[in-house]
Amino acid sequence: MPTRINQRPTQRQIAAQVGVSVTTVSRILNPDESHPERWASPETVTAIQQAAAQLGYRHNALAVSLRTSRSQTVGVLLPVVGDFVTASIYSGIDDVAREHNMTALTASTLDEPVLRAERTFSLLDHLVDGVIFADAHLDEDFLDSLASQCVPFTLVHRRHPDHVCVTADDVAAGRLAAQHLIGLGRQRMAVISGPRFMSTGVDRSQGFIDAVAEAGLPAPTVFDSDLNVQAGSDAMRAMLASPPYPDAIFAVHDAAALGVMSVLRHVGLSVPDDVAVVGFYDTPMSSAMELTSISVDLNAMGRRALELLLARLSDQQIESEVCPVTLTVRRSTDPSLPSEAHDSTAQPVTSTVRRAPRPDVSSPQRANRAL
Amino acid sequence: MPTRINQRPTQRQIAAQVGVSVTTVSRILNPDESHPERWASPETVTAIQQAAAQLGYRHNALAVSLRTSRSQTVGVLLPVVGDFVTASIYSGIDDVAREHNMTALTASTLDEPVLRAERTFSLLDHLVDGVIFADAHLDEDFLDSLASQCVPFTLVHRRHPDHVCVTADDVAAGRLAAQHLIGLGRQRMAVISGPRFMSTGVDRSQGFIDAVAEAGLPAPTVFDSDLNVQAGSDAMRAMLASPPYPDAIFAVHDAAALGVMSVLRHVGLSVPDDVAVVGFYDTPMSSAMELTSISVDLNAMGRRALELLLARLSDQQIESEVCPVTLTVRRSTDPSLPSEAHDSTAQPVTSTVRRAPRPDVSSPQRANRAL
DNA sequence: GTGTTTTCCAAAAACGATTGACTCAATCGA
DNA sequence: TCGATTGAGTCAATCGTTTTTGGAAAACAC
Repeated sequence: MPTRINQRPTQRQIAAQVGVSVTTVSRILNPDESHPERWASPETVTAIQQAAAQLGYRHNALAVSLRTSRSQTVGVLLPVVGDFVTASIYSGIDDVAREHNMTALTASTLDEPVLRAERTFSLLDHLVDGVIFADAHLDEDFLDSLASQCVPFTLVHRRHPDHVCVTADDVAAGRLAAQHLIGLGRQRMAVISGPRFMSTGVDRSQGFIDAVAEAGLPAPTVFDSDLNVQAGSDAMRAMLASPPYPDAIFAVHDAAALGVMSVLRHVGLSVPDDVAVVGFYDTPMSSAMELTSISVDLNAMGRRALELLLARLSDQQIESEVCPVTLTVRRSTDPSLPSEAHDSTAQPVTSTVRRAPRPDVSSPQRANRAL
Repeated sequence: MPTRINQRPTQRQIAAQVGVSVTTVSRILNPDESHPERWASPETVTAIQQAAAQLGYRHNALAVSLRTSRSQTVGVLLPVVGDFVTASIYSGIDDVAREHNMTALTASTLDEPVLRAERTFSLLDHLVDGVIFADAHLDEDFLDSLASQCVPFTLVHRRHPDHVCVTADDVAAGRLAAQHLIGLGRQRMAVISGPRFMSTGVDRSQGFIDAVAEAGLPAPTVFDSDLNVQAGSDAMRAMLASPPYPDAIFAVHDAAALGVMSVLRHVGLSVPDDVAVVGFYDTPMSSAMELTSISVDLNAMGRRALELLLARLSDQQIESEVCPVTLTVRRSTDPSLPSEAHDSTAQPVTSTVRRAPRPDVSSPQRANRAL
């Protein structure tokens, strides 16, 4: 019993079967030949196509790439795989890749520089046509060195001062959160941000801080955290340990916001009466937890990142882009809203003209079957 | 300014610089040559190595694969990317891949057969050495056709009756959940399962149903759902709409369990006094929500799936494996437990001899960091 | 009948590496 | 001293395509 997959038919086999040269086979089977009929008679064309179909021929992507030095492949560097945010971005990238008959190869870097470098080089070894980084660090110079080697790439989600990127309007998002809380009469703000190397947290905090300052309120306390549930809980516990605790918290990631809410609930403090909470990304979890959250179309950001990269690959000039953000108000800041668990019509408030589409609540519900 | 990345140094360049043939360069630079010294004098060896380092030489993975017809690459088919479950499995696969100097290419199939086929063939076009499917459907025959073409593959997470797979002990897990709830005196059970083609939901439900029947209790109501938050909410609302509602619910995915809990909270029912809830996977979210949950070492499952595949590739006989599951009791079933938000020491109860390691809350959890 | 264009196709050189089979010394064994 | 071994490499074929060049035969122009 043969184990290897090496029995793939080749153009040579088709050529032998039809009685033409591989040259002709290649020309006919090559989809982007401008003039398929220009190279063979109609009979030859159909003969080749039939033989190809009968043998189950498929291009050998490796051989094609080697010959053309274009792999129709892009690399995507993600900080983690499995996160709602990176997954949404990736799905946008993947959509565009498919539209262009390309493949998106991913690798996760865990935000560790050595792993990122290793992974990037591994992708380049596979001759990816370009790379998208979703894990840029504000202060790194790895990207500069890549740029100097003429590796085409774009950034997405997290920006770097010197390179083209597609980001959310993070500063505006921070302001939006602050203005919302200020409008509710909150006075003592806190921000749960991320590590300092992430532009997302830094920019959102900055926007928030600016808006609070402009309102003449005391400067918010800022926590740099790892932006997960545990980190949110830890931060909230720290705040409770040193009163007075804030009456409004802006977490730059829903996960941290959930950690915050979970702690508040257990010490018997009311959300939003005692503490209002605003999160980020509007994850499915946050609507279940009725968390007010800011969202951005991550899928669209991914799309744009690859579209820009492709433009760059066809030698066009490209520039950074900023995507609008939306605030969706729920009961974690406004108790007067109806409970979403029964009636999911929260009101989106947009920083721009766009309105966020609401998730479809009337999803197909499978049979209520008893076994 | 040149845009393409085609300036990669080749062995030919090194050969020219050192003054030897590419053959010699290849022999020296090839790590797995049995006798590196057998082919060149020490001076030549160092000369070649220096030249390689100086030029920044890296193997052209495509050329190597084409020649050797071994790509050192495996394909991983995931139902979705971005889910906690698939991400954990993938990370295990990726770890093993790295240990073996291989690359794991992923593709998501959204559980759609056509997309799965398309993606699989695309991976095969890149001459992956083997494939791991994390998205098997119980009833599909696609896998059979692949097997008949001698494509080496293994399954993980979801099983298929005819192929080698690494799964959780799903039946035991269902029993474990049932026994726990029965032990708490619950009488009216419900199960929120997944689509019928997923072995995970089917097996877990079956184990649960069996244990309930053995205890002489009425058969549980079973909901086939999409296993997300919304589906959990929908199911719970449906149950409330047709009394009597159950006093214990087993959801085969934490997300659905959270949907359930969110609805219960909003109608003023107490968890666990009115309804006990057990989830699955013990996601970070579930510990924040104090959800009793069953877990399995998804990372280890991923590891084993690739290890088995590699064994298969070296022509060893391989067999399916089942991984033990663990029940972690929290306040969603047992109100007497201390609140985890302050003191995170939940008690694991294992279906086998193993005890699940508790997440280390004091150390920085790199892997779980979000954006 | 001759020149020109079209139609249809093939030869052969790449792409960057690997590998079995050689070669050509120098050294060794007895 | 003669054959055998070892050391240090090279040659050339090959993996499966693409692409440049070229060219025979047929069709057409005049």
